[in-house]
Amino acid sequence: MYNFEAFFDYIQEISGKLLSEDDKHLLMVHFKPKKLRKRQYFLQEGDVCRYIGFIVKGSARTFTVDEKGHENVLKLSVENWWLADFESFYLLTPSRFNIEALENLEVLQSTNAQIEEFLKNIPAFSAMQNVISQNYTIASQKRMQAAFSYTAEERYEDLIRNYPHFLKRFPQNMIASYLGLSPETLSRIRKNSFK
Amino acid sequence: MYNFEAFFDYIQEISGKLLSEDDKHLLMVHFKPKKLRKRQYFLQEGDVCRYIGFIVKGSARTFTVDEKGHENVLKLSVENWWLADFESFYLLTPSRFNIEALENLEVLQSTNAQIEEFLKNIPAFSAMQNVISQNYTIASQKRMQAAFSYTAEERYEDLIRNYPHFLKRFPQNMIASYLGLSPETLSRIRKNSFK
DNA sequence: CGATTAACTTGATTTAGGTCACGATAATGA
DNA sequence: TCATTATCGTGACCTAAATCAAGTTAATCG
Repeated sequence: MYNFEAFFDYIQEISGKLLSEDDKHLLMVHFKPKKLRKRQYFLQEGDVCRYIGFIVKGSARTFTVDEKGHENVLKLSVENWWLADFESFYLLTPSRFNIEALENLEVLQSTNAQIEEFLKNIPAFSAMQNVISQNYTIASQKRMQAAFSYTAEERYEDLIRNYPHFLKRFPQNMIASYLGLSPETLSRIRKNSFK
Repeated sequence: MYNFEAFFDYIQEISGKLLSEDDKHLLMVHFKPKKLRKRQYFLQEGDVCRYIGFIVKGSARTFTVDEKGHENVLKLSVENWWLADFESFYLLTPSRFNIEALENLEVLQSTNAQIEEFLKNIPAFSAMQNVISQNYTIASQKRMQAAFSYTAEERYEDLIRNYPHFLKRFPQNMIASYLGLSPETLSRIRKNSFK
């Protein structure tokens, strides 16, 4: 029997509401634990993203590959984050993204149809969704602004401020790509910032 | 008496649910019509965004100003879109953004506290919010990807594909800024793409 | 453990797009 | 209506960051 406590705590904390025993039961039945080893894929480009995953342990990156084979990291995800290409997940269209485990990964996953049920039947779950989409909206507003109006160096400083733990946890070339930089440029920025 | 029909139609259509007479009454009481003339501000940097506005007529831009006085357009909004800095609106923190009317603007506006009420009491309204946040999440994902992995030219082509009416409606320098480009660069791209 | 592969650094060179300057149109307003 | 102020186009030049290349350090695995 998988331990759902951390998941329940997360939902209750972020939503500000309690889960009933029935709620918990429903979640336990329909969220399936899934393990991926480092470098395995949660989602591959061209596939429909049928599952949304809640990260219990580990980390992942969401990235695209352009015509020249150049990889582009759009998102780095760690514990207590949700994993999905939302466009593909909501609209059931083939995804343009890849999602790959950067460390051994444990997720709790469920389908679009099930999520609809949770939203209908579990008040804490739909309250959670509202909070998350608020947060997501705010975060993407910020990231957009960073992308367009900050220099490479400012974006790096911004990352240090907002996600200092990323620096320890992810290889530098992933961070570079996440910031929209070449690995060489990030290396040089770090060198200079030691002054 | 202000004509709310277009607003009601919008809510019903996007949510897939009907509004009762009571619902409509509640909305009419708490959404206040507001008119802004071209160049007037809906929100100024440093202020808390106390109102969210639904655009009935006209258009607006959301932008920041950096230390060098350089303006940066993050969003262009037209009829049937919502106007707010969501971070400031939800968290009641001072905004880093400006929202300015690009054409004479008519909005229906309401406060955070009222929106909470609508979400609680009007099923169509909360269904609408879910759809909008899905759409918004998808749009942000796309815009993020465009910002990071497309060239200037690709971003422009993308805009032509997705929002062709923007080109007729907004001055070219606004479009340039929205795409993260200098006006000169956009002018040159347009020149080249005539081949 | 040593061998292979991945991650990082540093230098030289290139390039996309920005900045500056100025003239041409077009829009706006007294 | 003319004057003023935005907007747009084009050329010359500059710069931040990418690319290419090659060596170094660190991680991974049989």
